[in-house]
Amino acid sequence: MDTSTVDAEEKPKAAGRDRILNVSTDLFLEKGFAATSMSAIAKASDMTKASLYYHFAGKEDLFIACVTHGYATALTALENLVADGALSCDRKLRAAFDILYETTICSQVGRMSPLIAEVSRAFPKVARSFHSEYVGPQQALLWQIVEDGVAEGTFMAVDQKQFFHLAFGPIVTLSLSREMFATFEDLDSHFPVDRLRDGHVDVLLDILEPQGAKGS
Amino acid sequence: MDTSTVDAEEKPKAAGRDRILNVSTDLFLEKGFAATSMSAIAKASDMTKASLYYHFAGKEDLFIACVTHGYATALTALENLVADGALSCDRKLRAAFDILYETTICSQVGRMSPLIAEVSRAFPKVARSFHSEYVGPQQALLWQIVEDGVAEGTFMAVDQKQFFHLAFGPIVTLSLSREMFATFEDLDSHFPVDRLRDGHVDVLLDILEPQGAKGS
DNA sequence: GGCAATCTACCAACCGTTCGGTAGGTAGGC
DNA sequence: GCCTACCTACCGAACGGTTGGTAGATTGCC
Repeated sequence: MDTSTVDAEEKPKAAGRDRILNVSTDLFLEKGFAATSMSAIAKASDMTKASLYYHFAGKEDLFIACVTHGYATALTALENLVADGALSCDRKLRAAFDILYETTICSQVGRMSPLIAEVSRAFPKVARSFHSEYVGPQQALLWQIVEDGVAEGTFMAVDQKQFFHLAFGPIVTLSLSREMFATFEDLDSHFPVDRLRDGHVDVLLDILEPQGAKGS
Repeated sequence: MDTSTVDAEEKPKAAGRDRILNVSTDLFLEKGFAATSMSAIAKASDMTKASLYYHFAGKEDLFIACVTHGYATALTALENLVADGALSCDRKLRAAFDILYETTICSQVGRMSPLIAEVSRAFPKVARSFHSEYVGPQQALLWQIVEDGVAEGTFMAVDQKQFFHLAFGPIVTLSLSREMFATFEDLDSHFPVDRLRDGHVDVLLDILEPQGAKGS
């Protein structure tokens, strides 16, 4: 009985529009916006160029749909974590960075920063939506954890912009570096994600720790 | 007579090849590699497209020249600082970050990370040269300051990769963010460079400080 | 004269986009 | 049951424009 509720979720082959979205997002991420042609997207989607224009008004429209698509799913993990009342604040912060590293380095949306930088001057609305619908909410969720910690005395109050600078900066740069040097054969030894993340969180927790006992 | 020694340094209009390099670097930075056409570069350089092909073998060759051009000048400031024996280690580190922020956010070379990410899969050699001739030396110079401090007891020994992660991450991301959200009218209030930099260095110095006295 | 630097004029290939058309499904009147 | 009308999803072919790149003539300095 209960198994019947699952089957509708994952389809073996996505219908037209979604297939285009997934395929073109991959191509955009791999080649950039300008270097990805509508012909290439059509070919990779097993469709004709003309069919793309049935689903999307144009290349720009398709790109915006790619960026927008996945905002929600990329944010839900963090939302669930923040809503979790059973975790202590420092554990919650550590878990938040597990999610942030994972999302920013692995997910399609997270890896899109360089892409958005590429097109931001041509279509500023892409950058605006990326900021208001993804970056902003992500920052707000992280900040919620910090503020909860401050309220219960676990954390010390810190400057918000400076904290974001130190919290998100290394993650985004790590993601960018891994894209940039993706052709290096020893990528994981060059950029050992887990070790960098753990050291990073240690420092942030140290910053947030109220003055007093600091030992080994 | 004596005035003749000065005129060779700064020309009001750079000669052909250099003019192309400067102009095309600006265009690449503004529009990206693929979206910048040879025709546009020619027009902006007050030349014909054919003349570009006299100086450079092709678009890719020109781009590589753009990336390579300026490595040296972007690094000299940091080199001079490290060689300076009169400064204390913590002052030197602070000065190094003044230079790093300035270079990464303002100079042509420093702002090129997103560009290189865009083309890295198509021409991996660009990424390799960027890493070996710019990123690597920059890291080595910063690390020299840290090691000197450790040798004289001012700094505590830290993990190198983790330190680079925290040192360069926020700077690169800040540069990327300012490119990405360049159309925001309140850019400097969104990203107050000086304040973010000072807070950043404070934290790094705190990490490097030997265990013991930590007060306001 | 010779050579470096720049020009004019042009090409084939590809770009994003549009057009006209079609296969298949379905809703509704009669 | 059947016809008309409309729908979504797709296709082949073509459009005007731009691309990176080339051949060959021309300029101006040593």
